[in-house]
Amino acid sequence: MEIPKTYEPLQAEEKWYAHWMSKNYFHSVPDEREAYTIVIPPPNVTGVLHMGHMLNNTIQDVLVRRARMLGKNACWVPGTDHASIATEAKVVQKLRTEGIKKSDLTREEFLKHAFEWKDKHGGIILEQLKKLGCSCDWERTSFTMDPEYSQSVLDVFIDLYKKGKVYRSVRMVNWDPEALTALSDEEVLHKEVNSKLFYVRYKIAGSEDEWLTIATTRPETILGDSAICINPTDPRFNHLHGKQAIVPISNRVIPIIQDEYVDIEFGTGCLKVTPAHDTNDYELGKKHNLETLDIFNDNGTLNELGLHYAGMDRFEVRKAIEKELYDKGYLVKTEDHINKVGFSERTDAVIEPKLSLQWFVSMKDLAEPALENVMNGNINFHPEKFKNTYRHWMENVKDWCISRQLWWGHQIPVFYYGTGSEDYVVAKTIEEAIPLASAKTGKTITAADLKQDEDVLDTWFSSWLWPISVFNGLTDPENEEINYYYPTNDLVTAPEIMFFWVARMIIAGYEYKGELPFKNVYYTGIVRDKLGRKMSKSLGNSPDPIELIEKYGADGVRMGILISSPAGNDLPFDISQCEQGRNFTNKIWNAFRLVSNWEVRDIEQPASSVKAIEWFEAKFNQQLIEINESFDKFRISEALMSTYKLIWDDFCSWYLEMIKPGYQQPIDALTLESTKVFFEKILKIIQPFTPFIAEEIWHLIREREEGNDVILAQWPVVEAYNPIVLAGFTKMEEVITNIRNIRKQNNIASKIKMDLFIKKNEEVATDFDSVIIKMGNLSQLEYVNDKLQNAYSFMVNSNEYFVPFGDTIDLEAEKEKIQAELEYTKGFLISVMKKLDNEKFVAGAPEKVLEMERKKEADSLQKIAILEEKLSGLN
RNA sequence: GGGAGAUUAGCUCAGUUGGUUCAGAGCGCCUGCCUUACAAGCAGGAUGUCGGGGGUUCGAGUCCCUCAUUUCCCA
Repeated sequence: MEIPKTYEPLQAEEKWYAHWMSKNYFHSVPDEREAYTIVIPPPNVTGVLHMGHMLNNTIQDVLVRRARMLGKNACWVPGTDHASIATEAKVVQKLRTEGIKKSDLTREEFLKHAFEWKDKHGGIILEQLKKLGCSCDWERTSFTMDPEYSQSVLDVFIDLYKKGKVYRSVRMVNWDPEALTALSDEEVLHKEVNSKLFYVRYKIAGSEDEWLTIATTRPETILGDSAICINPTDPRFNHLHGKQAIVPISNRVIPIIQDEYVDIEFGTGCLKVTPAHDTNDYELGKKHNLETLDIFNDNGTLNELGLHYAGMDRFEVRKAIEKELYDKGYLVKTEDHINKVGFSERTDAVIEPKLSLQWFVSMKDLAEPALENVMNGNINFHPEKFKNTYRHWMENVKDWCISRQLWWGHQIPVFYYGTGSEDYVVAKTIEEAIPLASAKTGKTITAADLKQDEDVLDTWFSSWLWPISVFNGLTDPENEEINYYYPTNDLVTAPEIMFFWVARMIIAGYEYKGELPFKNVYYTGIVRDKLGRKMSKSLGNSPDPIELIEKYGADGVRMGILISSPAGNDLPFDISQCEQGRNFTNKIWNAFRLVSNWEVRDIEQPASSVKAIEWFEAKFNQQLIEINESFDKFRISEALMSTYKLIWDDFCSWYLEMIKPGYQQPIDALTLESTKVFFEKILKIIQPFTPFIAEEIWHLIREREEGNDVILAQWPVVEAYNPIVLAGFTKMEEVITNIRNIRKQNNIASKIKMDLFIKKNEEVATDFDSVIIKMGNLSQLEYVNDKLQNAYSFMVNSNEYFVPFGDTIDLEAEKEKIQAELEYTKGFLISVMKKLDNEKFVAGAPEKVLEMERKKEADSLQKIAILEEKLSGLN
């Protein structure tokens, strides 16, 4: 059979993914084995795969595939998030292109469109994950708006309400005037912008011509001013105590109050207070009992309190009012100013602080066990440094605004029967609400009297239940699956959503299962481009993952993205990493090609092959220990690097070269069989990283019975190995490298056989001699008692090796080389002797260290003597 | 403004309790090879004031102080 020289991944990938699926290998049902569970961080239902997903899901797949091989019942639950704001924004935009306005639709009509959109675009991303090779249990695919899931979300809302943890309150919220919704603090991005600082003067009430000047970045909010505030310790304004000021344009009279909140240094030291439109001012207003004047409509235009500006947009008003203030002599001056402004993460609109009735979750008590169990290590963070950030946040946790003025999501299960602040009941359905409302009011309430809250719940209010609700752990708390799979094992996610999601899942875990939701959290980094920018669709700097897979193969891309991404570190992604990954798969492919082309003959096993097998067995076990340790510490990229080097350097460059028969020569059966066994072990340990090529070669290298697939193979068990063999190999390697150097420096082709003479100055193991002869392409290897004249020489330990000069020899170059080595050794000796001459060192250092230094001294003295002798021999 | 990190080779990063597994890895770079598994390859090679300064110690990438640069989170 002709095997192609280059590995062609696409066909193999399609074939094996279909095979695994048809065998139902990814599906898990509870059994007597230990469970290993990962729940996917659910991507937005209408999203497409980006590089961050690639990183994240590759890591999860590696963990799951390895767990499966370790004999665990591995279950990776996939699914999607309804992503209320993002999805609704997309649907609104799509409808707009069709000339439909959301405001013209009823809730039901809009949701119909939204579900159509979801059905059309939903799940694309899951199909893409299949291309990447993700071994998710697709039968368990969940969606945060699945009927049963939605029940859980509503149940939790009602439960927390009953516990007094959900409350309704007037709060300053982040209002997105474009999406017409309140946003959580986390959905607001603060950016520095160039703006202006306006100095505006207010007349002191009752005075002839006395003024005070304030500085503001938002002159349009003057119409909502309730007070002027000064710092009581500011001597400049002592005379203003107890007086009043007149607001320009509206001519309202407002008090001048004092509060230490005012920064004396900033602006003029006089602050205008607008409680309805600034968070800090709101707090001041509450403290000083100020009037709250809301001058904005929900869409960011001014209302009737804006007087003649009513109906104009806030930014238009800013320009117009500047002119009016100037014209009327109120504007003292303007200055350029840089300040931070909040923007909506979703719509990029400037956030308007707005007073509004919202639903909140009281977080302080809920956060306690979540903080404690991360700090005490019941839940581990990888890397650990994120514990600090987590602690800081949890210790200062603020209440969570969970209502969103949207339609796409879980409608808040609250029914109002009046306009009073307490005229509502909390119930799952209107049927359940009727008796509750009747009881609360003492009147007969009918469905017609009730109106459900228009808002939906924050997306995170559903995804915080993810590890529980994918197993229906709330609607059916004692079901077999939740008991078997929960707590889950590992969570792989981005540090950016530590608070949105991770912290809240931990909170929900303790609140609803009395237990942690997962044992380990692996934080991935952010995938960045070469310039250090975050890869994003809007910047257009992100490669299309599917195109990458088509070009480099899924295995190659998986490797490329993992090779330099330690936990918690950003991943500067470069296409060349995928090339490296592809090259690696090709390397394995060619190793297979070599092995598969040998012809077995009944011949004696060469001594060098016996040695090679003995060595690789030891080497494999030594490396396997390292790889296992890296996995246990969640150092995935280090595990990959160790695997990579074991295969490329140890297996291909050394082992295969050591046992390789000459051109068109046959191989003995023992060596071939050992090699195949090694190859199979290698396929097993790369299976988590590069599952497709592993499966492909697994089936090519040997006939397999139906169902014998590497994906289910047992992870190799570490066996005892002989460290002496490894030490012997290292010496041999040094000898070979020296021989190759002599060849290279003297232009001696590797085809030409050479002689090697060894003068033993200390006992040396000879068991690798057969390998030295083969790898060095020697005609003979001989031990001698005397130095050889007219020979290239090198030393390994204190033994001297000689290769006789051929026809041409550059004596001067050879001398220079020895001279350089001599100088270095002398320098080294001096540094060692300095230490030994230092009385303090000799007195203070432990015996072990001293011994080492003395040995160094003796060794270098001997080496110097040999080198000097060598040098004089050349003259 | 508050908090948490980071700074080691051209790039991306390892470096555990201070001491030969301490100055490392991969990529890149340089040199020579189309040697019948692989040029997506083979063999060899170079590269560092371990961000600056100070301190503790017989001994400091490693511990302490300080400055600088920088990233992220929160206001």
